[in-house]
Amino acid sequence: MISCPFKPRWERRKDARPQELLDAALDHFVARGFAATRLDDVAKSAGVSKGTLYLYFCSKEELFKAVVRESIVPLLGEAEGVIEQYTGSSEDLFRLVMTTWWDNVGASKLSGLPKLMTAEAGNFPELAKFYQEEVVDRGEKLVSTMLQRGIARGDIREMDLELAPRILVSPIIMMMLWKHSNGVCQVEPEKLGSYLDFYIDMALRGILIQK
Amino acid sequence: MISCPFKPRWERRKDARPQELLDAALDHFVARGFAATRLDDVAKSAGVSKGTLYLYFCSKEELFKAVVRESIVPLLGEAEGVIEQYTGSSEDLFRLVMTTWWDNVGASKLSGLPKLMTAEAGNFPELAKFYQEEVVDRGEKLVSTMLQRGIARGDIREMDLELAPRILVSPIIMMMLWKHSNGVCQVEPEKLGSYLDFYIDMALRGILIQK
DNA sequence: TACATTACTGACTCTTGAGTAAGTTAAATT
DNA sequence: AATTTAACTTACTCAAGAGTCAGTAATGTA
Repeated sequence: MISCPFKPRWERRKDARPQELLDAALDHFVARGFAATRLDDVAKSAGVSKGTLYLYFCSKEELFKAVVRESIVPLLGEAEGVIEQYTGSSEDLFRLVMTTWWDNVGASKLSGLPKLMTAEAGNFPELAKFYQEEVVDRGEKLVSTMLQRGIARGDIREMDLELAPRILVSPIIMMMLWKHSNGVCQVEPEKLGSYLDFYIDMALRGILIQK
Repeated sequence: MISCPFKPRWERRKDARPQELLDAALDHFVARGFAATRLDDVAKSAGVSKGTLYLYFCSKEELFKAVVRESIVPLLGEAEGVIEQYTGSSEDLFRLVMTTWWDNVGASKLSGLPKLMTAEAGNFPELAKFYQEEVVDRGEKLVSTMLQRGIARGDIREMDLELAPRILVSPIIMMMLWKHSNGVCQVEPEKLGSYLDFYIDMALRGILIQK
């Protein structure tokens, strides 16, 4: 390998660094967890040295918090809008929401966040609280609203609206966890589609009023 | 504190040590994860020194494997026996298996294992493989056998026996994860019972042939 | 082109914890 | 009681990785 004589050994890119570091950090945290993630590696992935990382984030913990905050906040708003405006049957809405969720979150690297939070909630109570309020509560409310709507229009049976969202959402969350569990419970990529279909079918049997 | 002059500084208890170390190790692994657990602490909890621990377990990984082998694997064996000998309806069997599982695993400190594995699988492929083979595969086979039996006797509908166990088991696993997630998605202890009932009811709607 | 500024590097220290082995002592054996 | 055995401890080595800082080089300014 011959290095280009006009290419500087590094560039000054103060503005771009933080986001690049956050992206790299998400990858590593998701893959290996908080403790096992090496800041040397994160820095390397972002194309800088560890010293540079410390110019932008004052500790490993602060970096971790920043990762969660930045990647989660943009997440939930859309789905809320869809549910509010939908006019079709509950079955179709449920299919739409779950499929969209899987495509946008489950299939992206954001699917690593539940694993990250599950693993580290114990060590970061403050972060756990943040995640609970900004993601979990909002997500449950979303599902619960969808069910409420179905009950009102008569195609979903009456049920406990606190418990139902958790049960319904569990298989999807588990699918995300498995995806990042290095072989444990791995669903082969070509089977993911039928897993999702099977889940939706089973869930609908649980909530729809049968004709 | 005045130490009793006739009490030896330590005792030789070759037979009791391994189990005491396993108990202590389970506590620490579940509370703090594999990587963060210090063998010094485990040994201390068991009332011995770290050197003693290494007399009985040749590495941290082997200690962990032993914990898993001694704690859940026997429970799986029991459940397999119950299913084999059962003669009643699939609904009753399903209720029995899930309730027993919850009482013996979900409500005990063993409920910490799924979280542990989720968190550490990425860093310890050996451990992940071990857990997959000894626990996950066997657990899925167990549920699948139960479904197979129902299909054969005509009270459970035909379905994909690879996918179904995962979907069915997800809400229970998630409940265990939440229990150890320091407030995230916590189910209040007094609601755990109704959560389980609700889950069983919903699952049965998904698998039973409706009359 | 000379100089000033600062983003960035890389080699350093310091702590932590897994694993080891020489030494110590409880208890079995004679 | 004397001796042997092996269960147990203590103090160590070694590796890994978080965090630091003096120095280097890219870029802006005159």
